[in-house]
Amino acid sequence: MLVHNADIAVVFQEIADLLDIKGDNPFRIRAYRNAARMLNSLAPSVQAMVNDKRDLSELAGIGADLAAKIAEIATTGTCALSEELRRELPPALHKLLSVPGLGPKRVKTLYQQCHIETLQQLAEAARSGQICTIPGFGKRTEQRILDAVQAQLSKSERFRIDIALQLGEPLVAYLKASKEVGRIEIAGSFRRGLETVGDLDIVASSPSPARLLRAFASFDGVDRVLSHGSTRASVVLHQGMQVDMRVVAEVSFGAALHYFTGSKAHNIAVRKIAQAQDWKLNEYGLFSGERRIAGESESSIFEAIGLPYIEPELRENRGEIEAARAGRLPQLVSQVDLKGDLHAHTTASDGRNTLREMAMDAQRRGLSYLAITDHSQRLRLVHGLDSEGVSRQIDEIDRLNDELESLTLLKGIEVDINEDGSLDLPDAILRRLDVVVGAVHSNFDLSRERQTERILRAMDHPCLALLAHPSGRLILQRQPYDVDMLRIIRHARQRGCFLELDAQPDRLDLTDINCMAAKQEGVLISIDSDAHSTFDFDHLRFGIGQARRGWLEKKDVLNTRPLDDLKTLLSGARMVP
DNA sequence: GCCGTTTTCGGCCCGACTGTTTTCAGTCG
Repeated sequence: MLVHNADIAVVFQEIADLLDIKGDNPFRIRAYRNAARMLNSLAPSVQAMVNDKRDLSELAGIGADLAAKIAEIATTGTCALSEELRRELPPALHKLLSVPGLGPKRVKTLYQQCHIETLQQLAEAARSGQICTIPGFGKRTEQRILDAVQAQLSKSERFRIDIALQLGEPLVAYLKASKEVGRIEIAGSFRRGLETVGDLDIVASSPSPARLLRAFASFDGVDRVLSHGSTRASVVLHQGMQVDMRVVAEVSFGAALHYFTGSKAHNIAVRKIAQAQDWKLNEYGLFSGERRIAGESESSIFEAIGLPYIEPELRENRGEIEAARAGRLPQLVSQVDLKGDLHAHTTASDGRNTLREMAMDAQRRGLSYLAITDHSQRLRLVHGLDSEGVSRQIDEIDRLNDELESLTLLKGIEVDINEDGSLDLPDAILRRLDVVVGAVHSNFDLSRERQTERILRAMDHPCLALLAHPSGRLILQRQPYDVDMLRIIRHARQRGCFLELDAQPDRLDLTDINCMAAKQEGVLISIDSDAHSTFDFDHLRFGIGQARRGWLEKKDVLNTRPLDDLKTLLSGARMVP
């Protein structure tokens, strides 16, 4: 039985929830939650580690006990403690924790006093007015529960990073225009560059916090105000996204920005360092007793605790503190490092702009090369190109290249990988191209073994240079197809070809974890827009964010290379003369 | 349940807001 790291994380998370409701030792609960988080951001399969008899207690936050439980779950799919807790408490009970305003104490009370075990029962009890008769619960809590349960479907909703940007930017612009604000920034998971965000956290400094918060609460896009105090307020926008705003004095801005950027795990780790010096770190600054040592900027805090500045995208407590201590922080890739783009479409297939329009726009943006990679014939729906179509486009590109000044167009194709791993165009035409990008667009539900073999075989094609959007997922819409990504990464290494990080905000494929794994294996990543219009070149920023979360440096990214170096690398990937 | 350059035992991050309370527990980030 195949057990993924995420499956084990789910078991640990459920154990933590149920122990929490039971009122168990909070530090024991934290150990399970930390372990779940660690497993979710670990690329190598722990099941494989178990099979190889590796010592799991090498993993951060895993001791003898949790190592044994991981081995147990990896072998049987469950563990004795989980089963025991499920007998003791209704297994669905922990789902009540997802209702805002309900924590472990209240869930326990609801279960013990009213035998409420499910969201349906909770809704019933709230509707019948039973909840507000319980001590500690009032009319308003009851109403809040009712609203939350009814909105349950949309409640846990997360928003793609591009949507968050669309909603957040106008709000920040509005607040800046209010003249009540000094410094202001969107913090939280948005600033760390996550693929999706649950809410937006805005941090601002202001000489008049009350007026700024009033301006915030009366923003046109606000649907309702959840809370409104003297230093913070929370609202929900019409689109359903929650926005929290925190206002501090100028001297505390850096501390607040760091605090609200998170992640929580990173903050705890940093705070422990402060604590070891007998200092205190909170959102107002770094303090020795009453004396403020730092806080006006993030770098002042890092410097005071003896660390170099850590970029927001690294702040997940995935080794950045240790790397900072050792002076081994990566110099993260940034958008100015990108010299070109190896994946773009035109009106020849499903793009919305012509070849010329795409070329001119890429040139205007300062790229020095752009690979044109329309779809291949199999995708009839989007007018995929056959040999003849590709041939015509090759001639067109030759003519256009004569005209272009600072940009070189590369001849390419996004060729479909057939179910058997063969490519969707004859070798004769593929050999004429500068860059062949292979992609899976069909048969998503093959078994893990067959899907992996299919892709490995495609990578063995002598012309294939780049594997596009390797997991095939669509964020919040479609799960990745089941593949052994580590095998694919290692195969790319052996074969000398490259993997793509597709920068479309609904793909961001590879994930940060797999970027890390690719880097570790020495496989170069190409950060591509997969542009279907000239506007889509903007998406590169999201790809850069994802790459930075994956600790990628300029040297780890294929398309940071100047054109000549790129051509050398691409011809190296090609196994035929 | 984990962890250790004060520790193998005794620690484990910190503050704001809400609601139901009359001084604070629970929740959230």
